[in-house]
Amino acid sequence: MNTPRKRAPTIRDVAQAAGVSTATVSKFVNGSQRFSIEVEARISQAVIQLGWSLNPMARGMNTGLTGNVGIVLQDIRNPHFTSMVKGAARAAAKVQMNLIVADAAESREPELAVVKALSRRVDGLIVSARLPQPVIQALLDGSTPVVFYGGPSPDDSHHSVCCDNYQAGRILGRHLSDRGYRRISYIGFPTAAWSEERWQGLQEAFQGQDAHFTQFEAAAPVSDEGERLASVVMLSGEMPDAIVAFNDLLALGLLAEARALGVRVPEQVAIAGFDNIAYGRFCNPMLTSVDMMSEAVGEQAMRRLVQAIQGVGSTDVDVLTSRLVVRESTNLRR
Amino acid sequence: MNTPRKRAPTIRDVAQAAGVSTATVSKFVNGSQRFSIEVEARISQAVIQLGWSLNPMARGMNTGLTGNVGIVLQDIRNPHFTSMVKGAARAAAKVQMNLIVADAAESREPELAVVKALSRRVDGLIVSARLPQPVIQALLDGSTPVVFYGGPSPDDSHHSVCCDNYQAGRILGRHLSDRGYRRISYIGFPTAAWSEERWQGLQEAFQGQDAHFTQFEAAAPVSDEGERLASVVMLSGEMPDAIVAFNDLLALGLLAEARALGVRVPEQVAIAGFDNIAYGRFCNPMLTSVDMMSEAVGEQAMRRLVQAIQGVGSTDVDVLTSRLVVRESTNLRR
DNA sequence: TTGTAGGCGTTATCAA
DNA sequence: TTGATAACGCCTACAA
Repeated sequence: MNTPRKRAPTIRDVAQAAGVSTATVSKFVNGSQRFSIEVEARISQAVIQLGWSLNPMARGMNTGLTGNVGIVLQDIRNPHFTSMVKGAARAAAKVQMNLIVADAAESREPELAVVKALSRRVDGLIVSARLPQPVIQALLDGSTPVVFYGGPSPDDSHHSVCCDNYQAGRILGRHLSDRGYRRISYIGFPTAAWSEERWQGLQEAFQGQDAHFTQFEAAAPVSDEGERLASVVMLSGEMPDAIVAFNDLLALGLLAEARALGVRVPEQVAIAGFDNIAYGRFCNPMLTSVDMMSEAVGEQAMRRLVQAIQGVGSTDVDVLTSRLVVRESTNLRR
Repeated sequence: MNTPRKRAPTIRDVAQAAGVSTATVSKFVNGSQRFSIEVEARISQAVIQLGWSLNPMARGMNTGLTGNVGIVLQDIRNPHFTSMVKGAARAAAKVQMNLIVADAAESREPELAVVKALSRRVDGLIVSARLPQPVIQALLDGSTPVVFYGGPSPDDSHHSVCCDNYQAGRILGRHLSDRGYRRISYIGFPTAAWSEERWQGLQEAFQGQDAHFTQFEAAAPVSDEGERLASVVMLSGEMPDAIVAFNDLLALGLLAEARALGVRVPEQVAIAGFDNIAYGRFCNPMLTSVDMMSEAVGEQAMRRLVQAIQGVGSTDVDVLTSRLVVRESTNLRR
């Protein structure tokens, strides 16, 4: 019996117990080389007996790889981002990588600091294509593989995964147009550049029709803000017959406040959003929304990131197809 | 001008540029020792000039610390867990640690493998107190600091953070009792041991009253399952006058299906859940729920974990106080 | 098929 | 106040 040691067994202990060299153990456990049946058996047994497991940091010193990937989000409480994480987690698990989630809203540091700190601790990063310019620049200058989500990549040498925001706006606009709505108010979130694209697409769908548009600006893409803006949007000037929100959280807030104000939806005003979060099915009326394929975006982004880390795969933009989900909140037949 | 090198600058490069030893640089950047103004200035300048940043893996080799903490969840799409992550992320960011989120549902590996793999890559772990026994045992046997959530710690040497599930059941039971409900059905989720505790607490609140109880079992704690069970619960045998679900997702499903079936809530049957997820405010009727302090639990668990990693703080159980949030779904006055 | 030995970037110990 | 140097655990040429 050896003196019981506190420290975890190392590859040297295993090598000694198996009567082979550390190189042999290393190659065997990494599957980078085969050995005689007997040797392999001895190693396996030693590993089990000593309860040895690889020290990822020590490996990382050689390989330069951490085995971790990071995803930077604006607010993990938004189900849109949660779904992205879900998809990303699935793809990461498939290749045995760990997912570091950075909720930018929870760090007092500016995003730049967050991203810089993270990039040394991961093999690659999934981040919004709409980060402030300095952050984007730092990312482009750095050597960490990056995949962008939410919009096209800021340059040619990086991959991105997104839905077409114009198109998403357009299909929703077309639906509203078909239903006969003509006075459209949009609650945008200017901080996200794609808010504008949705708005453009929405308006395009009314080409040639005598429609009236008004835009409002949300200070944050959350339900509270939707509630706050509801009366502003519905009661100022002439009432719109349809309100489109930048995302479903805003739309849920609108819906709740409409009910509180006694405004009937969709009879007096239709309401719709983007993202198709799960909870749009549980409000009353149920919320019409454009599904921005959150989970698929996360999953695909992670797949692309893994490819980038491995140095395979092309650099391009994956544009997923969003789809309209019509529910009660716009489903008035006139 | 040096030959441009691809590899990132090391502490040696900094030391050389500043004309000091690596030891001096190391101590200075870690703040573990002060030096002459002049030396410190030279180091700072070299760091900036070379754009040097610490290699966390190399540091980890010495310190044994990764700078990462892990949290293992059942399903990140459940807003209860999302809020826990939010709280944990906040506390982690405060001490500059990174949060690795493992969604057990997304890994094909059994939980045991997930936990084992993770524990080598983090300085500490936050996990459910209700993991399968073998997993718990492995955690207890291991040397990674662990904090449990959801229930009391399985042993004395580990911290845990939770709400009192009996009490949560009791306050909801008392509310229902006060409102005059007497035929109570409970949709439990037996996989989570605390489901039973909530159920016990619920029944306790009706002590001495002639109440009738029925329990049903959900296969998963999600809204789909709530929808599926709705007709079973409401239409089999005599209709209950109140249905309590193990969590809000199940309750949302119940609510939606009740509406589809034309059952009025709360007039014909009251519905309530646990967790007080944000979306309980946006359904109609709005959902009564017991707030299980998800975000506070996550934040406190992370605080305790950090203490454990630093070897300070006591080992104990933090029991947070849950609170009842009465909304329309149980708010019938008779 | 197996082994030797150097190096990865940092921290910590001890000496100057 | 500063420096030399040995770890830390693993991988990977290169040898045998």
